[in-house]
Amino acid sequence: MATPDRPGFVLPLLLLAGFRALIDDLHAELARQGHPELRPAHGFVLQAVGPAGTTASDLGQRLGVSKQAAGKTVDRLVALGYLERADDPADARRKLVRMTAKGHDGLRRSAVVFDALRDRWAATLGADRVAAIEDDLRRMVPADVFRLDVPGWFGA
Amino acid sequence: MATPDRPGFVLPLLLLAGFRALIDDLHAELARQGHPELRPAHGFVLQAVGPAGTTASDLGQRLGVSKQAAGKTVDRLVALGYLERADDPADARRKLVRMTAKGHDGLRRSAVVFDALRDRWAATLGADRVAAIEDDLRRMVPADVFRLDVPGWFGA
DNA sequence: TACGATAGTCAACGTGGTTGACGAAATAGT
DNA sequence: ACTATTTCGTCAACCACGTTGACTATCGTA
Repeated sequence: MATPDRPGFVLPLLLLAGFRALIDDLHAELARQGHPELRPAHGFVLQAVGPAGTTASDLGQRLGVSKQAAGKTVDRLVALGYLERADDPADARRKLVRMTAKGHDGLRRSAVVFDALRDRWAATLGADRVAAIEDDLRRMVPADVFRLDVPGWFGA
Repeated sequence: MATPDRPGFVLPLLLLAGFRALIDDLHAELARQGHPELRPAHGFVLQAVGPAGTTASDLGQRLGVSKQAAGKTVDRLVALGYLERADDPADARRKLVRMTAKGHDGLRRSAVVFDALRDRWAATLGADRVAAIEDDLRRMVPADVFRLDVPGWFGA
């Protein structure tokens, strides 16, 4: 039961603050490791591109945004050197999007830093509490976890 | 310890997904209750304005954005009828920003819906788990990310 | 009174979204 | 085999939300 000392609005605020704390720490560390231009949304995009590569339309579908939005994001990541485009020999309409070596490096480092951050939470809260948070959240969130179609929540 | 079956990147993803689930439910319900134009960021702004009203510069400081950004957001909320501007009789430079009746209504309904959503989480997970999540998150987020000591949080 | 700090606004721009339209290429139907 | 439809990428216009820099009007003070 939500009570005056536990009002309902603090839960979403804390979830957002927790997310932002992790993301801010990640990008501070990534900047230190040679990826200062990588922004919060980029990690999601690189993750969605994957090692096999994909196309802009497919990427948009995976991220839950329009193909145009996905295309523009790919443009930015190409300009930053994290992605590259190539023609599909089997279909002249399609342009394959795949990660560059820099893209792979950024993604690999992100995974390492995320693991380290989770370990830090486990060291403070206890491994069981962190796992419990994950399990609880998994029960409460709908299946499409990877959608990020609310602009503005990924911060500066 | 982050392990292959518990990779570090799922924790931020789940925190974001949990936040989004709550916010999406909130706004679906607010739309049903006569506030379809209210967007996620607006709630934070209304809360920061508070029952007493404030100014654009102060609002920007509370929200951690520039006074120009705060001013533009106020413009939108004025256009939607949630806020109004008035001259400060004591200082001709300042323009007071305060909530309209519609603004108060939206804020009051938000508080009610947030409480109901938290109750739903408590019904599924157990009140103790929800409280534990809140307590754990409060330990992990830096104070400057989570500044709730703003006057007027759902006060009216 | 003259000066520095403050409040608000305008302009330009960046990022991340949206729709709508359109040409080129692949695919399906008769 | 030839249309008809669908799909892929892109262009253009626009919106939400943020940034800096510059500028005016006003206030407080040395």
